[in-house]
Amino acid sequence: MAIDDDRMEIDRNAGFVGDYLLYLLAAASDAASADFHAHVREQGLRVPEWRILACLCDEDGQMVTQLAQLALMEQSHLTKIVDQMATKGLVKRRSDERDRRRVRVYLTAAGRAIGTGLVEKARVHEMLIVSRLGTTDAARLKAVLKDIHAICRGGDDAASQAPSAPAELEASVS
Amino acid sequence: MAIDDDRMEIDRNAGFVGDYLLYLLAAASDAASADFHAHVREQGLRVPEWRILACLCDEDGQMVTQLAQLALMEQSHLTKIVDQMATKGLVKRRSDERDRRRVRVYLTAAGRAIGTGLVEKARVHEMLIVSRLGTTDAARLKAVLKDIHAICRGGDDAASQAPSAPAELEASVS
DNA sequence: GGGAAAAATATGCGAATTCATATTAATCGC
DNA sequence: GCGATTAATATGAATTCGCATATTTTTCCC
Repeated sequence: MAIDDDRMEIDRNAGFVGDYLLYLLAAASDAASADFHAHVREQGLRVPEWRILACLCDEDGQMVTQLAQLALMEQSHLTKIVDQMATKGLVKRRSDERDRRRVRVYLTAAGRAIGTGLVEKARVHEMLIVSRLGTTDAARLKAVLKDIHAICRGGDDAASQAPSAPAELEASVS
Repeated sequence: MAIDDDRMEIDRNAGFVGDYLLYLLAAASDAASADFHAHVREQGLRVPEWRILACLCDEDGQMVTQLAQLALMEQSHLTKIVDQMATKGLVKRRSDERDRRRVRVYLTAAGRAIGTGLVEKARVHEMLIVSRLGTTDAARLKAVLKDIHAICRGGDDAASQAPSAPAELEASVS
């Protein structure tokens, strides 16, 4: 009956996909990141490089494997990106003193400069989204996203790490 | 001071990244999907193929470009995956009668069978996460994720589609 | 303390993904 | 109706990405 046959947008509220949590997460992540990722690329960086810089700005000298986990990519892939970033002069490797299997990745001065600059822009960009979303909704969202991460990523630290949302407001909205 | 130097997990609550919305979205999406995506691959499908099947189960005979948008991938990539799926006998192409530039993708019987089967499993898997999250939190989460999608993905249908959050505070940031 | 098992990273290769562009069809202006 | 512009999809080359595995160092156990 409804003529969705032509160039109309798909009705995202009908059907399975439009209300499927995993899809909504992926779609929201994509949509929310698109703008900033475009900005990152305009700066001559690729998204994985930005992620690595951001993670290193938080804590410099991380191990390759940890860094890969944190930056949401595979270890072997991270190794290769770190190669390129080292070539570009954004980071440098140094093997750990105590355990020489480990390789730690450090920011160079240039890498830190670019990284902190982008982090600042990311903060601004995030604030834009948060304000459009409503600060309370945004805060709740972040808490739930952390819960999902804790729940789904091995139940290891789920109980201890996520005291934020679960207890918070069990009866506010509808 | 804190000895996170060794094999301790990175403290996700310290630093920028651990509370950055875009990161939390990506990390939650990855973590939540990991299980089910592994299941999909065990069934001999890749994730993009599963996404296409799911989208076609919702609405069969979609255009290539629309389908790519919905399935969160590039058009040229979708074209290639549809090629492979057609070879596997999961879908078939047919060019649109009225506009022969358009190519519509239809499920075969086999494709529909596999698709509906996976959708059922996805429903079960989703329910597992939702129950661990709390149904009210999950419902709120879905609403906010839809808002984000509407807000960030061009303001096209943001006003009409998202009556839940956006009206809240229109005058906070610049 | 010495050899087996495990941990951390790197490497090679094949598949996936993207980018630019070609190709085909429809629409618009005149 | 005809050429120019736009839309929809396909194609090819270049890159990225992921899996399996090699390599190096450490730990474990006897």
